[in-house]
Amino acid sequence: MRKVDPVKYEEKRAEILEAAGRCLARHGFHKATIAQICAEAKISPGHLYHYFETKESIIAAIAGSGLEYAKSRVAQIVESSNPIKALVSELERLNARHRKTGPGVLLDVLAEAGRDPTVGKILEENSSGMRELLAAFLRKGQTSGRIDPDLDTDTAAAVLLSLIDGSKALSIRAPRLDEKRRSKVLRQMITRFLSPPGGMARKAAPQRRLI
Amino acid sequence: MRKVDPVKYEEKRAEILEAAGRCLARHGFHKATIAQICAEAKISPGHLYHYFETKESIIAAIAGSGLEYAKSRVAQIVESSNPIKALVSELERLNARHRKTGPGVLLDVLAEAGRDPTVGKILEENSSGMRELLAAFLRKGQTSGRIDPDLDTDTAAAVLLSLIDGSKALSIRAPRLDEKRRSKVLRQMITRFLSPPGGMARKAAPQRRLI
Amino acid sequence: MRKVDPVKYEEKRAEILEAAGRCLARHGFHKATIAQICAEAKISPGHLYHYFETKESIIAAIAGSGLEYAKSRVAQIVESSNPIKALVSELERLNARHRKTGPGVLLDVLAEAGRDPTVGKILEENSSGMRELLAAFLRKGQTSGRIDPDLDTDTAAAVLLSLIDGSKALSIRAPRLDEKRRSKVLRQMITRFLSPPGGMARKAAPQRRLI
Amino acid sequence: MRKVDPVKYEEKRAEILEAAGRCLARHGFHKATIAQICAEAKISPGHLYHYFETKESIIAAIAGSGLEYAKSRVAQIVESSNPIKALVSELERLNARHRKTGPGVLLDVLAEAGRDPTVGKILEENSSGMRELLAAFLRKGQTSGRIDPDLDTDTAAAVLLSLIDGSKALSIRAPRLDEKRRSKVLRQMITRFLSPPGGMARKAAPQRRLI
DNA sequence: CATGAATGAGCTTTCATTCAT
DNA sequence: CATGAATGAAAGCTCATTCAT
Repeated sequence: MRKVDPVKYEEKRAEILEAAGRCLARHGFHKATIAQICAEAKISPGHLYHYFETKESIIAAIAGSGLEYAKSRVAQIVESSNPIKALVSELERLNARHRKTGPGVLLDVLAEAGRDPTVGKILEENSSGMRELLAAFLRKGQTSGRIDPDLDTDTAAAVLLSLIDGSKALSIRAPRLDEKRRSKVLRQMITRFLSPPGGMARKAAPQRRLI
Repeated sequence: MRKVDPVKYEEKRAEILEAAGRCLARHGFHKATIAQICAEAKISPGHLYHYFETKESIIAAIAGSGLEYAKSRVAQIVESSNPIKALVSELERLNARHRKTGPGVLLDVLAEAGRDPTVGKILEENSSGMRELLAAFLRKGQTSGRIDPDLDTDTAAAVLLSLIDGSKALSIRAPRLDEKRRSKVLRQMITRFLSPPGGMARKAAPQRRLI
Repeated sequence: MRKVDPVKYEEKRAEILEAAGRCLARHGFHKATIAQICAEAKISPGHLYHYFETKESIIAAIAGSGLEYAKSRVAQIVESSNPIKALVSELERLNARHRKTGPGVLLDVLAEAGRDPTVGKILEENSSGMRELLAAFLRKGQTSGRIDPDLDTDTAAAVLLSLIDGSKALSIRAPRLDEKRRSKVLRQMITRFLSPPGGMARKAAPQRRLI
Repeated sequence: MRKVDPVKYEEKRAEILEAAGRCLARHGFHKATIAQICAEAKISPGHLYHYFETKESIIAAIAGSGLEYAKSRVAQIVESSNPIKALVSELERLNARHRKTGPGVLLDVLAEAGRDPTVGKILEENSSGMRELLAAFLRKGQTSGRIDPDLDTDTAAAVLLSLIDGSKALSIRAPRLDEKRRSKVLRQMITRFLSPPGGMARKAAPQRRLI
């Protein structure tokens, strides 16, 4: 009986998780079957249960990794030179991927989180992390004067976050919406939302105010 | 020779649909069972299939009626004296209900629509109806000068719609978010989004700035 | 509450039975449903049970009436001027109908009779009636010298009967068998079987042999 | 890395098929249930579906294997030293088994084949194989002078085949028919059918003719 | 490590039958 | 007479999970 190599173990687990992610995204959390996941991961069901205790734990793991990835994207966005622009183009990218490879799991995670406390907790923790990221960005923006100093940053972060979910929903609600117009309006909304009153965000007559 | 009474039939169908709605909301579309629906509706499984051909058709019907209801709410909102305020308090009400009776089916409908073309079509048609409602409101607002005349009303309507979905998501992501602050920020965002540049929308000391 | 008119009652029952016969023939005894029979007979299930106690009783009734019809055909055949020819053309007609309207219920009755004692009894009684008919014909033929006097008429009648079933089976086993050749061989077999030794039955050069 | 052992798989499949055959024979194709088959085969329903996709495929497999067995019997018969005698005693044996273990599935296969095209095809192919076997035997007999050279061998083979089905039917129609008399008459019929005109087949006064 | 045979509870759906009207 | 709403047992089938190898 060999000892488990923890590195290899984690690698295999990640590999299975990826396959599971494709299945869960394709069929939905509760219509995807263990057999499908096994086929996609090219392993046997017995082997699968070496890495995951139950189907629920796979769902939880997918939820976790998916959200973690989203958080890392948000982290990148807020650290970019033009976060608003970066956010909008991230949403564009999301929408493009939706068209190509299907809707992904975010909506399923949200729906699941409303019922399964395990997933709910994962979502909440992840969301609070994301909100913290966004709030920090907003606070920094307030300091530098580019963001309305009167804005309730913590809450605004939450609302910004919900915008991402809403955007995901929108690509399902209106798959044929014109991408450019959507991006433009989105940018307008976010800009106006965050800009200081009479601030630079407004395209027309902004600069004067800064003087 | 009694013939089918279509009124009674529809009444019973609606009754079952309501029970099914509760079940589907409680357990999710694919974890809710026919047996649970029957128990909730207090009918036998055999009888259920007098009114619905398959479980999928029940899901589709729930999706349809749920979305129809949402549309009627939006219709009411845009016809109210202060639509923005009405929208925000509708979102508050939604959030309150979420806390009391669970998350409802909207997120499930969105997730399902991404995979089941039947539900997808229902959602798309409903959404375009809602967008039309909102777009008409925005156009009217532009005429009366209360809404930014440069706004792309059709797209803005879509984005506004996605805000509702995002709001639903937010009550799952951050269930303990302070309701008042949330409403306030939401109102800010929508107001700033829609107001004409330099417009009256800014609550705190706006006009002075323009001088 | 009107009294039942026994004539009308029997008429309706016969009408339903006919519809049931079409259904049972189309789908098989145990795949045909009461609902299908009701649709075919254009009555409600409640009403159907006014005329038949159970589905089994419908099957039994169909078996009975089908066999009764077959017996009447055999009666006609043995009374005809040339029974062998009549039998062969009856088998031709059976085969033609099989091609047009499907296999009918005979094989189902046989299969059912092997298991359901009720149907078994119906079949046995009917069969013994048919055998009696055929045996009487054979005996008469023996008296007139046209049938081998050494033949065991009772048993030969049974074998003749089984030929009809076999013929039905053959139209399923080999649906594209040449009809003329089949009839010819069948006629040969029956003729040779029944003819007195060295008898007139042989078509080609028979009499000469006797010299 | 153990791979599927195809031998074991086929063995198990055959074992299940045998159990299924007993069930289907006992209850009929459409009254036998999966649960009964599982009980008879001592496996779980889930496991059954490792080996068969649907109940229909089990029926088709039973039809196929049953017919294949029948064909092998016919092959043996035509290769025996006295095929007519062998055929008659095979029919005797069939009848004896019918009395002991029930009617078997032949009639069900015939009835099913008239409706289910899958089974229909299986039956047709098997039947044409059997007819070929019988036709070859008849042709050989014609060469050796023991069978009427004027006989249409292909068609006669078909009719001979239908005799087997008819015989099966007869054991249901007249279960108490005297076995010896039946065999005797059957032998008479077949012999007279096949013998050359004025041939040796006739028990009484045949030899003279040969001179 | 890895397999896939095996389980069995539970799923959706069907259908013969009953009953209030 | 006639309806069809209503029942509920049972059907075929699925699938998460276990276990001997």
